[in-house]
Amino acid sequence: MSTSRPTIDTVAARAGVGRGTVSRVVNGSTQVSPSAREAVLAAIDELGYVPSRAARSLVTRRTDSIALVIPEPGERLFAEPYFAGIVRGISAALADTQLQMWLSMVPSPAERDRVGRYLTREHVDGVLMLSQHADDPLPARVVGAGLPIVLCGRPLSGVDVPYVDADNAGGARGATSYLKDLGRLRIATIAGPQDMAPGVARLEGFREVAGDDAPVEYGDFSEDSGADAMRRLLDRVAELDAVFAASDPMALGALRVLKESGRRIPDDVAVVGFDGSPAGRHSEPPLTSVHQPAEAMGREMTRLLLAQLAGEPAPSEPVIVETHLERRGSA
Amino acid sequence: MSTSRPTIDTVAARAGVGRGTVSRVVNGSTQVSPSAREAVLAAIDELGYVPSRAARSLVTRRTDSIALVIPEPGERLFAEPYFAGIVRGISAALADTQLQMWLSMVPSPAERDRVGRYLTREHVDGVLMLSQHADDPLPARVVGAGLPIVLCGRPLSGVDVPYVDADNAGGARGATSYLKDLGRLRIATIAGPQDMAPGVARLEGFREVAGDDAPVEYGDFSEDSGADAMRRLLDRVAELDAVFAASDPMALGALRVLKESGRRIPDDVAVVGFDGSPAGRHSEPPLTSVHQPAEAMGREMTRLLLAQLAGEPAPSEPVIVETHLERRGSA
DNA sequence: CTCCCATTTGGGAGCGCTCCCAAACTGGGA
DNA sequence: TCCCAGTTTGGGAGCGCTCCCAAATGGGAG
Repeated sequence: MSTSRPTIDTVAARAGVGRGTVSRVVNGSTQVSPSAREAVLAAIDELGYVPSRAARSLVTRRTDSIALVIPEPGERLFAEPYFAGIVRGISAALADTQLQMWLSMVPSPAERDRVGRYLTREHVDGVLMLSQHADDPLPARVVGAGLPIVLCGRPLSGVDVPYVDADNAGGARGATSYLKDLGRLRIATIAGPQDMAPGVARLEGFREVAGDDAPVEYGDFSEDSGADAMRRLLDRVAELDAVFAASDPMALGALRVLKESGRRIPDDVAVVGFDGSPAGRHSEPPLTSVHQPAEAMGREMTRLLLAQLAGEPAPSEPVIVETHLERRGSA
Repeated sequence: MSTSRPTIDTVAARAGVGRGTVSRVVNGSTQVSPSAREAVLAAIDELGYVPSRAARSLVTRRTDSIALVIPEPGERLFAEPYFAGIVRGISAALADTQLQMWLSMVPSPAERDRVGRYLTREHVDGVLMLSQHADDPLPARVVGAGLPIVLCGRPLSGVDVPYVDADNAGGARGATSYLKDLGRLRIATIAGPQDMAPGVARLEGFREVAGDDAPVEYGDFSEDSGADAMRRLLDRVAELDAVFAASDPMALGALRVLKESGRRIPDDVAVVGFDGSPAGRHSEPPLTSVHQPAEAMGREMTRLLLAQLAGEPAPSEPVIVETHLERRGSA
């Protein structure tokens, strides 16, 4: 019996006070006399008391945990440095709260239901969700369950959900303007999939600067798709001298094809990517790329969620964070 | 009152059975008549009942969750594809259990204590921990708290803790043999730090094949250290025609130095790295590298932990998973 | 010295579940 | 018909905590 972990009553007995006083000390109430507080803290220390999260949750009806949902196989996402940054930002913002973070991966649409079942009040107090596809029913389901949620990236479906996003259009505008300022005359883009918000926004930003009739080919953000798109551009566009790719992997694929075709980079063709991935640092030449302030995005997501948990209404306006161009050798 | 979430009693009343029967159905007991089970399932469905994790934990004394602890800023770790693989492996292995994964980053040694306090029975049932440094007190602390734990990578301190590791020595042997089979006569290695287990094991594997008097220079796994080591090797070793580097970044650094010195790769000097990082895919030439089966490692870690949670004793032998050589252009 | 109000304290009630025991069934054999 | 062993069922007890109310305490004013 003495081997079992101490409960709040054990502590109360040891400190010579009542259960209520221990609870007040543990929860930081000010309504406790200094002497009582001291006795309780000493007893906690001696006994190695750790409050039972389960018992507390049962009565407070809070779980003190939030879910971070990653609706992708994760293969691609994890490799992206901005993902690491987001997680770090979230983690840092949570560090001075009581909240724990659940990591929930949704490796396939079939698994969605399993994860969705966990996204309820009995399990978490709120939800953070990364890059979802257009048809993802999860955000709406979470909202329907009455759970606070914050997304990363603008949801393509019409759901009205608070979100944090990088200024995708602005970043694309900046990259394209930069190419223009370099004196490039024939600028093309390798756009991302148009059923994903960043794909749409980056193309939009590109067009605002390059014009609506600038050459466009589409990829799926992957390296191979970038290479394919680059081949199509080379076939189609004469005197091409600059390419803005909507992702770094696509830019790397493009780089490969351009070099294979004998172009010098950046002399013949300048290339700019999007994301600032580490692979881009080791390409030949290193990739110039639009950088997303990932850690700030993670922090902002958490801030928005914490505000909702504190009872504030869900913000109706998204938080948009600025991007910046990271110049390396390819442009 | 009807707005509050249904409890097990609500379900019992709706189904016309007792509380115990609902509990048996929810927990999959076979001792329930088909008609009762059907009625309960129908009631659960109609009411949208979700069992309270807190109430269940309170009585079972299990939390149905495990912690994944990442004792690093995460910057480097997240970028490594093997990290993504491990997480995916864990996630997949957890998918058909009731267990949830709590992600816990330890961005700095100062944060260790905060995380350590959470690693108790009241919070998690078990712990998975990635690449810890030599002086990391966390594993011992977790063991001391009587919590099951499984590490990824052999612990450097003497603690006797179950772990999963890649076959570092075998991978190094394979890489070195491969270079030998290519007909290379003068094979050197850039070894990792000898106060880290993978550094030691990879050097050991190299020596088993290349011999104890083969040239060795040491780095700290980083790119710059690899470049420096390569310079020292070039100074020291005449007619060098192959290098095995104990990490991909070091291999990339070596590649850079070799190219600067006018060597052709792989014609003059063949280079093999270790880890299969994405940056290695985009070097010139792409890096041949020893690949770790990360997803399998994640699965194995989870399997070992689940076995302990099921009451089996902690395994005294580590699980070692095989590596394989991924051939690209540099060797 | 008494009274009164503010501060501090103790502990009952109850959160929703699982465990377990005893009661209520069932059906086959005597 | 009754009995008995096995199966199925209901619900009391209790997990460890917070909430809250009422009681105890303290100190200043009258």
